[in-house]
Amino acid sequence: MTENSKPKVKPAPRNRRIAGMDPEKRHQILEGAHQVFTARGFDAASMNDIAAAANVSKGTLYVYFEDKEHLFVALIEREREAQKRGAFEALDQDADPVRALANFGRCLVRMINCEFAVSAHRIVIGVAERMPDIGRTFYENGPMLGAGLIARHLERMVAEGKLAPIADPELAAMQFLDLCQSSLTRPRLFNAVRTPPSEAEIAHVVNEAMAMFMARYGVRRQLETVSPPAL
Amino acid sequence: MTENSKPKVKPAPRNRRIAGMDPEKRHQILEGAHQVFTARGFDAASMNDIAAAANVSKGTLYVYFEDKEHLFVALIEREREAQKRGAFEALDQDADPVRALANFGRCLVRMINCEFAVSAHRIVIGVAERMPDIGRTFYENGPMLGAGLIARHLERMVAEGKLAPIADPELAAMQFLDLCQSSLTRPRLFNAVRTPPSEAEIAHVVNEAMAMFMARYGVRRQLETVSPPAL
Amino acid sequence: MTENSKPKVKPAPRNRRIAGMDPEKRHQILEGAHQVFTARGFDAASMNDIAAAANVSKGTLYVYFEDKEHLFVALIEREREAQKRGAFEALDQDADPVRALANFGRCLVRMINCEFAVSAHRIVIGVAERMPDIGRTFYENGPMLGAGLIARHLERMVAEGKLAPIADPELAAMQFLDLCQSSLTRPRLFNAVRTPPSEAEIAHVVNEAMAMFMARYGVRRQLETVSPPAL
Amino acid sequence: MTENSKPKVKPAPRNRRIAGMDPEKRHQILEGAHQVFTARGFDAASMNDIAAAANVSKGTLYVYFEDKEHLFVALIEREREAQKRGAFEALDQDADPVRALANFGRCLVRMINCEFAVSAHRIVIGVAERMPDIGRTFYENGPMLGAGLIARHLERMVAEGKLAPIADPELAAMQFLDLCQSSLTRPRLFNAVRTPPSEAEIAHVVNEAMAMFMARYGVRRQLETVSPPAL
DNA sequence: AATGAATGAGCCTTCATTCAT
DNA sequence: TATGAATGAAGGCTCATTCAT
Repeated sequence: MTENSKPKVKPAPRNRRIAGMDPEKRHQILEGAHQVFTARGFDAASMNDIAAAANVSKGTLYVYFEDKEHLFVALIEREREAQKRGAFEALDQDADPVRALANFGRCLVRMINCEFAVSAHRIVIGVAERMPDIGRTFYENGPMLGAGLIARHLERMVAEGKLAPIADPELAAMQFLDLCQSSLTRPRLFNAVRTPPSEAEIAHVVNEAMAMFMARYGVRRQLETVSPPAL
Repeated sequence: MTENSKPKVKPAPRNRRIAGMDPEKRHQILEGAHQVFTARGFDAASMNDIAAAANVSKGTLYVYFEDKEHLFVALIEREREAQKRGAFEALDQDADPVRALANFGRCLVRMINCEFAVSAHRIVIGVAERMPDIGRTFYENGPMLGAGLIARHLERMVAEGKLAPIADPELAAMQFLDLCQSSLTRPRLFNAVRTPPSEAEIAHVVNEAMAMFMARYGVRRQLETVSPPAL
Repeated sequence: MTENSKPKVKPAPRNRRIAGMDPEKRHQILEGAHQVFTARGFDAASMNDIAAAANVSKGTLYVYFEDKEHLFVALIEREREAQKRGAFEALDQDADPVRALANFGRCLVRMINCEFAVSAHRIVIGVAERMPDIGRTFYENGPMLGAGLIARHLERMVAEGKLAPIADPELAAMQFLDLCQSSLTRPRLFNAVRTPPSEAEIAHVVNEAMAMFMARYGVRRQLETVSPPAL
Repeated sequence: MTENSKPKVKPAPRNRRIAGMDPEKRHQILEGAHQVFTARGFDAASMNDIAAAANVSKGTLYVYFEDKEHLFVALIEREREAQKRGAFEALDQDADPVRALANFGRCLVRMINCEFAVSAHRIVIGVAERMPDIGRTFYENGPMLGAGLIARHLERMVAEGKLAPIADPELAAMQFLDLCQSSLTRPRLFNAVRTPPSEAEIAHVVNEAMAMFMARYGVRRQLETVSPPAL
């Protein structure tokens, strides 16, 4: 049983395909994959459908991507890159770090709730049990990385006296991120709400997030300045 | 043949066996399904494996459940029922509503991060695109319903003067729930953290959640008690 | 790269199929496999064709046999069993061990040159590079085992004074077997001769084999009995 | 455009490049094909791998060879030519025809058991069912042709009084060839022995072959020289 | 009602061959 | 002529579901 079941065909030197680098086609394929994965999830998406959606032959798929899993990973990585840029620049675009924070919150919520981001989340979460590395990688390069950026921003604000000292900045950052998404992202993930939130909704939720976050960590200037005369 | 071969006393209420309704078997099947779905996710779980895990023939599966999807839905419904009870009772078990809130938070986080709940979340989110009803139902009967309970509790607290007025209690409730899970549930969903959080971690995070929530909505007793003499 | 390419789907406990033991069906499948493998060789035989030839669905194939390779191995093992019996009994069926040897030679050549045995040889040799264990096992349980039997028989003959002493009985046995097949088996293997040899051909070749073998190892009675008077 | 842009001396005989006939490239391709066919067999060798091994584009393969089968045939033909030379010259290189015979035997066994010859045998035998022409041609130009040469040699020896009369020289030649390979070639074909036999093994087996062959067809010089006095 | 053998559609992947450049 | 991207038929295998017993 151990004997000859192993070598079978001598898997061939795996002639690392250097070919298949027409970026046009690659993009075409990712576009098709986007559609199909998004519409059906990882397992229910068939390479057949993807090939059809991309207007490419099934064989071509395998010229550009090693297998279904690699295609999927390439897809979510591409999307993440595209989106990361947008949101994280917002952090440094306002002189007032409090406004910058709120601004960032809105960007983030907008981004996370767009059609594709929600689909990607769903799929990655859906396969996380069987393909833990995909899940972990996605988490670390996505939510976790974002939280780290925020944590650094908060520390800067504390240093500048714009915020009260924060014992656990990492946690505070995550709290902020979760508050910004409260009531918005979760129903999207479960497909209980089928359209991205409106700008008004986003503004409302992020405002409330800011109010709560500042209630906790804001420096109470009014209290200080008001109190003295109260004496 | 079933008729009168062994009259005994009474062969049980006769209508006992309408269409696959031996609750014993049903439970057995759900137990097996629990194992297999949990370990592999919806698509990768095979009816074969489920039948084997449940010690039942494949055919029997289809006597009790219309198909794979219905089996899965029945499973998550059963699990949700089992867990809802535990957590939501916590709300009324403490005379001090603030302590009750914190207590509830801990219960909830504990429950949501247990092995099965995480798996169920993953699976439901994973299929939400293809099976929107499953996703929506899960959301409405789970997170949304929980938030509703909390919202009512908050309103009660406001009415009792234990909290400052809350403009949007539904949102506040969700904020509270999200704060309690901050940094804990998300990495679990992505399988970036493979064990439920420790009690200490839960306590820490829920404490911080309470601190932030009370900073926003707590009645500022000091202010009140201090102010009067200021008059 | 090493990370999540490995576990992929967690190969499932390999629920060792105890089922699929209707000997009727099994036989049916082997019959179909026989036809197709024989007509096309291992690689060019498709499971599809085999299923069709066996009048069985493709899925059923996999209920009875783990995969194509196992099906093939089972097939050649079955055939070998069937044939071994015939030939090796011939060794003990004649009181005269010399006649028994010739008799065995004829049986063996007949057997080895029948349609199926030739096909099986071709296929096994053809896959021996990629599936060395199939090749080795076939050799050891076939030709090598046969040679061993002959070697023992020769030793017995030597002990009984029917043959001159043999320094290397294993080699002598193989020489005998090869002589019996000379000019017959090889062209069959290469498909240069498309029908089994006639009985007359077999008799001729085996006679010549006996003549040569006895010239080498026969006790030279004539010489002995003639020589003395020559002194 | 090819016409007169660089008159130079003479752009080479012009008809140099008819339809894929650069012998350089051809050789390159056959070299790659040798490697891949040898390592994997006919079916498991892919044109892709061959192109890679030959450092040539896949398309070029089809410029020089009609298809996979023709490429393979060209390959074994080339190899056979290369090897035939070596062995058959041995027949005429010794004044003593008996020693020449033994010498030829050793050459032949050495040649037939080298890595490539064994692979080629395996492959040709493996495809002989599906591609009878390949099998027959290989047999006729290889083993059969060799046996013919030996038969002629034997006849010469008989004529010269070096051997007793031989009723069926063709058969005797094959017997000789088979004896020389006894216990050596067959296990190699089945891959039960993975290295060519040592010189010592070859010498031993060929010695035994000669002993047996001469016992049958040698002129019994002793008898003859002894007999006269017996008169 | 329970079984489990049988089904066959469908999945991912490979590969000989073609053809525009 | 040489290239290598593209093709698409075909392969081995799985699995939800059915049905005779």
